[in-house]
Amino acid sequence: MSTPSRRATIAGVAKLAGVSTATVSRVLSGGSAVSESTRSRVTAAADELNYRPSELTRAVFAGRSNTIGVLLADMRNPYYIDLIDGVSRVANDAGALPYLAAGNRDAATERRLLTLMDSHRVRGVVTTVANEIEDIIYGMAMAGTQCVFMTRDPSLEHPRMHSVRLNDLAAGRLAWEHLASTGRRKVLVVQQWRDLRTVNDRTAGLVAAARDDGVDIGEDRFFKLSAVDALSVELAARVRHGFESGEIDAVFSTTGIATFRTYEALATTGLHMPGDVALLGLDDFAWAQYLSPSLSVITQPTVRMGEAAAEMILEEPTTSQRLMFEPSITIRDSTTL
Amino acid sequence: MSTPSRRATIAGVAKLAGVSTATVSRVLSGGSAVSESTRSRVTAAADELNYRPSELTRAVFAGRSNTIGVLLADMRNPYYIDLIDGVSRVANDAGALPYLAAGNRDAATERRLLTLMDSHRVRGVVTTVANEIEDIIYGMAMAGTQCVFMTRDPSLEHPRMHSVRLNDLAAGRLAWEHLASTGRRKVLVVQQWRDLRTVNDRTAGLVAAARDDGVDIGEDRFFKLSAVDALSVELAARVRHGFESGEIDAVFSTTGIATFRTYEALATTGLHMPGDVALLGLDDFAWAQYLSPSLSVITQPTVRMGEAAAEMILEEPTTSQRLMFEPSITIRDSTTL
DNA sequence: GTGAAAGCGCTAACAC
DNA sequence: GTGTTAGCGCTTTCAC
Repeated sequence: MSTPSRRATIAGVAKLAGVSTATVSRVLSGGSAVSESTRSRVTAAADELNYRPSELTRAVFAGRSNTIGVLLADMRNPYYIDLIDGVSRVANDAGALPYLAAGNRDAATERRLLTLMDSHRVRGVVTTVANEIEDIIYGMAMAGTQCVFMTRDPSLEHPRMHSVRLNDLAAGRLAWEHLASTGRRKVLVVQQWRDLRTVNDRTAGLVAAARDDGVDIGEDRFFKLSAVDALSVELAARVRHGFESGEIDAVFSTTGIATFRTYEALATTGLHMPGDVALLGLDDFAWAQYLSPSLSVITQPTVRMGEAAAEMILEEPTTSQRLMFEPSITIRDSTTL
Repeated sequence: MSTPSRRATIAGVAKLAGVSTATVSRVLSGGSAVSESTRSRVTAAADELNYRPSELTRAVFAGRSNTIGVLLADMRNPYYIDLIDGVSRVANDAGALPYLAAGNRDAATERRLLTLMDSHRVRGVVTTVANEIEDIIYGMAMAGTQCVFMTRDPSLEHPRMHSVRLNDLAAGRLAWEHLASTGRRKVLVVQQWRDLRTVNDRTAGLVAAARDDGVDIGEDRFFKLSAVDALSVELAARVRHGFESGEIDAVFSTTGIATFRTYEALATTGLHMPGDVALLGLDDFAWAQYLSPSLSVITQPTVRMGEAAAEMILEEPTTSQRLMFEPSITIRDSTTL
């Protein structure tokens, strides 16, 4: 064992400065009344010992730590990166530190991670998963933790359970309006393998907007991917058949992952985008403009949403907050040419 | 203020179970000798109160928290995502939780974040930045924190300072060998705006391999991007001019960001890839295969490297570790057709 | 097998 | 202004 050279404690600093620990605490934490000479002696001693007050002990005392837990579904999605970028910006500015964890779409893992975060007494959690773990989150809210859902509103009522999310219905409407404006009417909606509130709402928005235009988009126009890493062959076959029978002239993929799979599938069909079939995806990313064809997407202000979630937690609201952001659209070649 | 319903403490559980706090601690932490009847009464009481032991207090006692700090240069790079994916996988499996922070290439911010992590008594840190903050890291290592550099070896010797990194020289060599095998000899090397060890080594590797083939790649063949969000016009002009004068037939971009900027620049020149100029980048990403042309890249096993870094920290080595990973190559259309 | 008591490193009354 | 004292919630000797 290599000399784990002990760390300086407040007692050491106090001793070196010739004062009590209380005085050291006063100098370093609050700006309480301390004489200038004592203050300088204390700071000098602290510097000399390279003293760094333990946030742990402070947190024990405060009853909670200055940290924010972020629970993601997975890490394979640029959307999530922007989200934690937003969260960590705000957190860092407030001297807080975010924890990051991914549940990989397994409820047991998600519970374990949330419990772990709770054990670390996080001030708040922001989560993109919510399906089978709302009871845990409710328990954390009860105990004093601010909880923010990113994908839907909480279904349980609690003054510390909030949401920051996209107007998914509007996203679906926006998708229809754009596709319709380019003359499309026969839209295939590609959905994630799981039943997700976001996906359902985006689909519903498109269906509603279509109905307003007198077009009926039925369930036979929904295609559900079979798994996160589903081969795209089924989807490719579906689109090809739909195109050949004149049943499909556009595809709306409702999530970032679905968009990747769909693009992949369309690439293998040999169909021409947007000539044969138009593709409108969700969530923008840096390379989208250099694809061939470049990809049109519905966009959400993800970084802003992450910031909003973190701000919400740090502000410690005493009533349940609901914040909804509006989608926008970036039109490229996959829908117009 | 909405009733911040107090959290159960060990004392509460002890009271409800009719035992001492010591016994509760025994039941919940160690597997020390406790009678079966007491054990069940304690767990029942803990369940009923929804008791969750504070990792904070435990950490105070242990002198450090079961957490790992990850400091990134920024969050705009898929490379980093894979890295934290790897770290968090290993951390979670060990019941540890990673902190995430980005210094945004500002030394003062990086220091602040590292100090903050140190205040939270992380078991270890893994960092992709190292330039102006090695003194702080050294101080942390002295105090008992395991420190892992991801981009280069530590320049200060300490038994708790380690590295997990790519064989950058080999990456440069690999780049030359591939380009040379496709008949290219006149390579432009695109470098990041800052002087980075990784970039320098990758460049040096290519230069050395070229020399082995009797080709001289001088500094006039290096192009340094002016900033992270540098407009690509200068680079585009450089490449166009180089192509027209017959001075350039390939480009090797030495980082993920540089690759994006370079691709962007080449796209605006109207030059044909790889007919006019071949492009070989660094770090693969999901969409690379759907670009037009699809992008050839030198790849590093980033997730594996993140896992290795976390494992290193959790194993608490008593001597300085150096782990080097070998690059591989994914050949696509931007270099061969 | 179990409890009493000391203590991890810090903060916050309360005195003087 | 500054020191003394009593905790924050847990773990760990050391008795019994």
